[in-house]
Amino acid sequence: MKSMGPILQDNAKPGERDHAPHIANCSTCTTRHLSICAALGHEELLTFDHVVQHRSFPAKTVLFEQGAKADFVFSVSEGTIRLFRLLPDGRRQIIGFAIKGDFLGVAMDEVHEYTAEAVDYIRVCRIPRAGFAVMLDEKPHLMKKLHQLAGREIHNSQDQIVLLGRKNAEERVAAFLLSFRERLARIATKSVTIPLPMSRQDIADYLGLTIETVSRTISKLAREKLIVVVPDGIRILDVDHLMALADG
Amino acid sequence: MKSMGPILQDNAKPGERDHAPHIANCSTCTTRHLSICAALGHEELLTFDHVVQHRSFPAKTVLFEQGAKADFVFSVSEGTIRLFRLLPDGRRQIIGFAIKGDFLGVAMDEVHEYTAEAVDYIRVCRIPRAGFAVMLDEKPHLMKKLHQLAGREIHNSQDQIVLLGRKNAEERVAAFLLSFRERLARIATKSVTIPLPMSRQDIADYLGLTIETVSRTISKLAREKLIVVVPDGIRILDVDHLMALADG
DNA sequence: CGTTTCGTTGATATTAATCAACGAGCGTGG
DNA sequence: CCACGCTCGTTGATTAATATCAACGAAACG
Repeated sequence: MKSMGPILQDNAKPGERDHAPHIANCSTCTTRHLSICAALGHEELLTFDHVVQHRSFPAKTVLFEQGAKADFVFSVSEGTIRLFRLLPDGRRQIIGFAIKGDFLGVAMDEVHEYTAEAVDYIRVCRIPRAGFAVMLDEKPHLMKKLHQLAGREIHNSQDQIVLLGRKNAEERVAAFLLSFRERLARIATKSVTIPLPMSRQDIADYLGLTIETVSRTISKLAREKLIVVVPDGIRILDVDHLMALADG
Repeated sequence: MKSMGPILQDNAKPGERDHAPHIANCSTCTTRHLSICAALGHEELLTFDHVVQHRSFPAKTVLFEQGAKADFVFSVSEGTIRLFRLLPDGRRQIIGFAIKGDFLGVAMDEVHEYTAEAVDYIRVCRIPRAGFAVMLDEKPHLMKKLHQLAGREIHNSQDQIVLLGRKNAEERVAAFLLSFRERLARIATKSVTIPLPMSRQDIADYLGLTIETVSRTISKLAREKLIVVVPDGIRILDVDHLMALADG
């Protein structure tokens, strides 16, 4: 397993803010309505401003590591983050990819259950967990929203369990493309061209396959005219056929 | 795929209560402190009594089916329930096993995301979802408890994702035995003898394997003196070795 | 411009699935 | 009460899917 990139220092101030000078506050945040902040009223948003820390990081930055004390929760404003766990011998399983609007820390764990690492350039809102916990106690609608997110996370996990437990390589890749497309549709206009910021190795570690199998499967789907490989992404040619494949 | 056993009729009154005449109310329920009810105070428990319906069912009873409207949530008092999803061609993936103290409906979905089927004789508390939702809105500590359960469910799912994505047959079986043992320890005294009410096929469908591979792997672990197969269960001989295996 | 990383493809190995047979236990009905 | 038929679990033989090992070209990078 290769090195994991720079660990984020809590006191690593230099340059941090420089990356995102255009975000002044939550009220003007374009990700607001997609994120957990959608549960906040105008006034609450103002108080939230004092708690939230806008940060941005280059690719490969480790936001937090599995096993570390969870001092912050995060809301993703931009970019892609891979969430993974490592086995002692280096085998990696990617639990999920977090994109714009996603919330990291739904479970409000004391300790991080997985490592989070920037796939590309990312912007996040970092929120002290303790303060957030207080807000949750005070604002039932925020708690409700968080629980709603937890429910969605449970669904996604169960989908992934079915995929990993019972689907073959072709079905897994098809399902991945469609589900990632679906998630992108929430934050942009739905398109048949799916940008894939993560590497083939990331996709493999997400789908429980090897990089070679992912590559071969994508080639096969392309040979069968279901998709076309484009720079940094994949275009879907036959959505219906791909869906039928993905569902098993 | 074989038939799925009798579907639970909502109006199936005859005999239902007869199975569990000894449960009069929530206050005397021996499962209370293990379940979501642990979040309820004495008075709340009394009101809960009017909402909760104690029911018991024989093995193979379908509690609810994937895709059906979720009119109830459930708390398990006794027995084992398998939770699974089916692919169109009959492939089955068991999402989890629910045992005494477990809550079905953490996500509070409108529609059931999986089918729940009694493995053996079960007793459950059936709670109308609408009424429960009202209670959640009124009692923040209940909401908090529910969210805590959701967090645990997310963890378990992620463990299972790592298992299915990156572990081999031997590691999967070892991990299953240990995790099931751990869960049983919550409701009984911890023992090296693990009762396994579910079939080999159930274990296979939970671990993303075939029944033959599960059987062979268990035989292998027994040959290596890590476990002994006993009637309706398995006894662990070498916990440490098994743990090392399970963790990868 | 060399060097590294990434993705692809081919050849081979390995794991687990599939196909098949069999014995034990269990319930049912003669 | 025993015999029959099921279901279940186990084991063996073979196949199929994916992993592993290896080579290569293209793009990215210093």
